[in-house]
Amino acid sequence: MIPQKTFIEVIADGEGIFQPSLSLDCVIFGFHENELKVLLIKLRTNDNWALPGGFVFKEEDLDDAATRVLKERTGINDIFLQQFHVFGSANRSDWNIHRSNLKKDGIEIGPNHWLLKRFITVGYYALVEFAHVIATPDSSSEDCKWWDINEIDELFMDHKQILDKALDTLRLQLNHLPIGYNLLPQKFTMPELQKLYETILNKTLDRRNFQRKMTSFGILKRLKETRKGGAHRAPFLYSFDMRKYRKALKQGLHGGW
Amino acid sequence: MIPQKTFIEVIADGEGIFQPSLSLDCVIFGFHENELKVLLIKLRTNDNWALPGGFVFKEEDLDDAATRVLKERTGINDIFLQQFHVFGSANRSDWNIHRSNLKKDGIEIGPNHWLLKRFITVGYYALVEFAHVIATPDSSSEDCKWWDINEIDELFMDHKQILDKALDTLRLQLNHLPIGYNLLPQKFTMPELQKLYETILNKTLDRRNFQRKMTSFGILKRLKETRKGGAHRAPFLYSFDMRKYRKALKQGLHGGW
DNA sequence: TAGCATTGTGTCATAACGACGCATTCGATG
DNA sequence: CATCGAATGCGTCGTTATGACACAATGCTA
Repeated sequence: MIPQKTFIEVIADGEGIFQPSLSLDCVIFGFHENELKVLLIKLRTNDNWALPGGFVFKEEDLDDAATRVLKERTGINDIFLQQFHVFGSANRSDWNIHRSNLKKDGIEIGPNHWLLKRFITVGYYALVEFAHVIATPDSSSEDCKWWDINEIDELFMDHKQILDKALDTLRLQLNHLPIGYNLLPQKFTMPELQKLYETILNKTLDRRNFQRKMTSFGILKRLKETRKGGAHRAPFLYSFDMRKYRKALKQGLHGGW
Repeated sequence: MIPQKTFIEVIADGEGIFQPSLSLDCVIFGFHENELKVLLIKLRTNDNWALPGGFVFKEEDLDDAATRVLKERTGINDIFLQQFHVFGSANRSDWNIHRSNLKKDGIEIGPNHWLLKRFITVGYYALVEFAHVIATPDSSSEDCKWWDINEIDELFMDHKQILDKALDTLRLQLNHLPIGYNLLPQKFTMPELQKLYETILNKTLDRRNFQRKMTSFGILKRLKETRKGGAHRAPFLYSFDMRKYRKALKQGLHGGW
């Protein structure tokens, strides 16, 4: 865990090192036990959980900043990360709550402090392999863990709206991107892939039609192994055919569920 | 034309009235004589043409700022306007060119001037009815006019990239949104609508299949009038059925061309 | 070893799609 | 005013994609 001193330093020096009034928030999706999960952090200064976010260094590309935040929270380097929306309401940031909470924490900031200014935030969403993530709180938070997408009611500030927008975007992109690759382990079964789609789309799909369509994309390789131990007939394992997968990424999948 | 004094004032006072280091740029699409057009402005301080843009007032919603810029440039109030991407490279803004050009214009700014700082810009695209637009230059520009989408090679800073990204987005959205409504006059013919789609997609479509698909959406009303004077058989006029149109907007059109 | 739940594979009717034919209608032409 | 060219309205046909469902195969369990 990063020592709290860093947190105080950031609070003090932020104005000099970050792009002013600009933040980014990451909606990090994972898939585990047939449930879609989101990685959230628990701020020390607020009761609600929040999306992991950060600020942009003065000389840093926006996308690089998002990659950095993700790396810091998950330990993962090379992941699917995509900007999806900017949230720019004039009244979206209410850091005054923060201010009083910071005070409890022993940190005092003036009324003109950079953190209290109005912030625009850029939303990114990421798709990561659940098992590879090492959830790591940042210097401002006391916890960092996965939440089931359906168990999230209220979040810090407008983060719930940001999450919802990310989900909408994900659903739209599902028809254009072969999304499974980033969320599933290297080897997976067709039922697992289907569950992923069903969870994201929030509807049930016909098992046989799903398989037909999925294989028709030609981006899957059926392995010779099966997943034993499932108390029933052992399903085949699949993996993505990276060559065809990348090709499909460019052209779009043209799906309709 | 707004007097240049305002321009000088904005340059001088910008830091106090705008969100820092944040701008927005609008890609305003129109359709005229079977060509897709974009509204561009000619900056006084630069040789290249640019996208109309602006800054965000400290108390102003980001979307409101975009609406305001659009209103100022086109005179149109109620239009289709959508945020599509944030451009946040650290080196994207090179206002130093600006600085020397401003100098020629008799305006001197110091090295720490707010305009010279790094800017993040939010891209919006708008669909407007060509004939309704009254192209109006802003205080920093000497001209404002429509350009054919295919005649644009180089633009100010990274504006060409922004334009290209807007076009990509428009093509993607074409399958989800009944886009014609915003770009065509209230009454239009099927060949006109088809030309619009062909122009945006940059490919030819089969006349009969286009008609079949378009009508199958059920968002068009065929009027009893025809467009005479076209040197050939007079095509029927159509208009959008707003009730069904709005319904379709929510559900998506599920098209594939 | 029988039973059960789940997976693998196939069928069938219907809808959507792409390519194309033909008759109709407008202005232009003489 | 009859004829022609060009564009439009409307329809056909074969192929493919889709949605709903049947049946056999497999692996654990009792």
